[in-house]
Amino acid sequence: MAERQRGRPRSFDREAALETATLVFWEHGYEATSVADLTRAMGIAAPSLYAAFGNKESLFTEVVQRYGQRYGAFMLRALQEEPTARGAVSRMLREAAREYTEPGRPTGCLTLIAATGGTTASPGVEESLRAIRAANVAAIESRVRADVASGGLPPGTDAAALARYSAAVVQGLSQQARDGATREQLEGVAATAMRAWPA
Amino acid sequence: MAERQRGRPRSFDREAALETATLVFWEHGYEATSVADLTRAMGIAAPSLYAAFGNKESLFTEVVQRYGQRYGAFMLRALQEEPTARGAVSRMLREAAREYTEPGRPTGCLTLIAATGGTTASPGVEESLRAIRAANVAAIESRVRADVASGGLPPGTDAAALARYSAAVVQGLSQQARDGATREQLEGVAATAMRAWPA
DNA sequence: CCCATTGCATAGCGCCCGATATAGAATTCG
DNA sequence: CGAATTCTATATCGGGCGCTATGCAATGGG
Repeated sequence: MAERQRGRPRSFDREAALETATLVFWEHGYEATSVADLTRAMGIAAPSLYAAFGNKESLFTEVVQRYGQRYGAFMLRALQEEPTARGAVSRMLREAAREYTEPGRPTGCLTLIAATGGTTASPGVEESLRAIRAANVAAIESRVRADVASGGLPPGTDAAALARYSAAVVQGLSQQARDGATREQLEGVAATAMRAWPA
Repeated sequence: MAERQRGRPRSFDREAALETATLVFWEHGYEATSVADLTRAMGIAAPSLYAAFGNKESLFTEVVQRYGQRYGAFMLRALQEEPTARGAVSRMLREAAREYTEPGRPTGCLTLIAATGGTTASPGVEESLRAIRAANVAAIESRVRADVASGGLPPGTDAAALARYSAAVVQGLSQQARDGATREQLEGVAATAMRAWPA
């Protein structure tokens, strides 16, 4: 891993380039972002990009993975750290309102923005994003189910519906942010959404 | 309008071709749909498409307008026909769950599917879709505001937040449908969402 | 100091994109 | 009928796409 490399050293910061690529994909989506857009923003030529990241799709895959750790982690963190499912989802929605309108970066959520239709262009891209979204729904449902089992939520609670509802609200927050909603407006949506939660 | 035309008559049904184009755009989005995809599905050659519809963007504009009258009208209809704002939004969400999973056509909502990022490719396309979404939010808010004024909803009700919340849920329903949720699952989301509504 | 190794820069590959020029086919008018 | 008009079919156009072949620059090993 830390082996000294023999040839000419890379003249750009791979991590910084990855961050730049993240912002471009986040802003314009996968299809609408061309390799020329990427190389221009990253300040490198095409062969450097291909040498460092493989191709456009594998670069995007790496971007998405990194995005999940950097920008999307607030959701799982809220689900893990809060003592109750209700508190976890409430925090998740509140933080989504903040994250999706954070100044200095694109609005909304990359995993919701970046793909449009279905099976048209890149089969793997849309499928991997869908898998991430499905995992998020499952994580919420698991958290809700745990609280139902422990008595923190009423026994008749439909965990699947509550989880899917919560995920839908997050996705709606992203779309609203994309359409120009302010942080305060999204916080209002998040607060409203929590009124649907069982007592 | 009904004037006899002089030359060779068109050999395809313009309305049917428009419907076919709607389904293709609905399935794959604007960017990911190529003119070749359209001509193949519509069963006509490229010059016929350009003669009948102008270009790809103007065809899409016509598709979106027609979609709003055919497939998206249920929202405004619910807002106009139901006696209370709560009933209107409840019906809107219930019908969205049904519409977005209707067999035999693409899932979700065209105006939410068809555009990805922002200002990249076609400036007018994304902007016109955003305008439609904004109009929908405004229509909901107007309906809520009317009920607050008439006493059908509590005086302190935040009409803007409630409207934006409702729109966000609709958008979440579309995304969930796109991700493969069943009609029953979406109806569960819609029912859950209505619990946030004021008594 | 020479060479192997690796990255960078220029230039360009084949391909598909949206859009069209041209010529022929089908209709109405006189 | 011929002439004018309108649509269709074939065959492209220029351009941007993702990607790469080639040659030069910069480093480490001997």
